[in-house]
Amino acid sequence: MKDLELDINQIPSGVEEECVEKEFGGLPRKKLRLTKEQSHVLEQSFKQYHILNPKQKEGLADQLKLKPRQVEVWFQNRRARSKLKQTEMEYKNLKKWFGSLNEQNRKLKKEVEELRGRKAGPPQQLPAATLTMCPRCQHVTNTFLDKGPAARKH
DNA sequence: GATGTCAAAAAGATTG
DNA sequence: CAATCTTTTTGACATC
Repeated sequence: MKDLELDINQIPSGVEEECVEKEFGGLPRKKLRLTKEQSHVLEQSFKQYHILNPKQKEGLADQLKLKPRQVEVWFQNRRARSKLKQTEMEYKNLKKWFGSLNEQNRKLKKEVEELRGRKAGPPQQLPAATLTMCPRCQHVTNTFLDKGPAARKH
């Protein structure tokens, strides 16, 4: 039950490799698609440096049999798209954070109402919950129960 | 170099 | 199953 592991390249009739370099009249140039290998190498390089110096660019270019310009563009796109995804993630986290803060607020208001109701009744005291959450790591801290010497920071 | 946009190609979803 | 419509991915450029 494990067929189909994504056949590597070459779908119909070898439309891979260098389909560049051939600009006839300079008209119907089709859009090249990088091979698995090429994008893998580029991806690995991107892990190390998001920005290349001319030297590295040149190196990658002829290692991958691409024009330096193509490598340059690839990195530009990669940077932009990577940033976009990161921003989307941050948006989702902030949204989640807001949601939890909102709920905390709801609970606290409910508690206040409850306390107000007892004001004229039996004198009693409840520990008000004081919660804080780090927007980055989503760590929640209760300043009443968790304020021991282990006030670690994150 | 970042950002916005276009368009080709591939991947997915629909329908007959 | 495949022809077709829709969405996503991505190589390339133009602008700033």
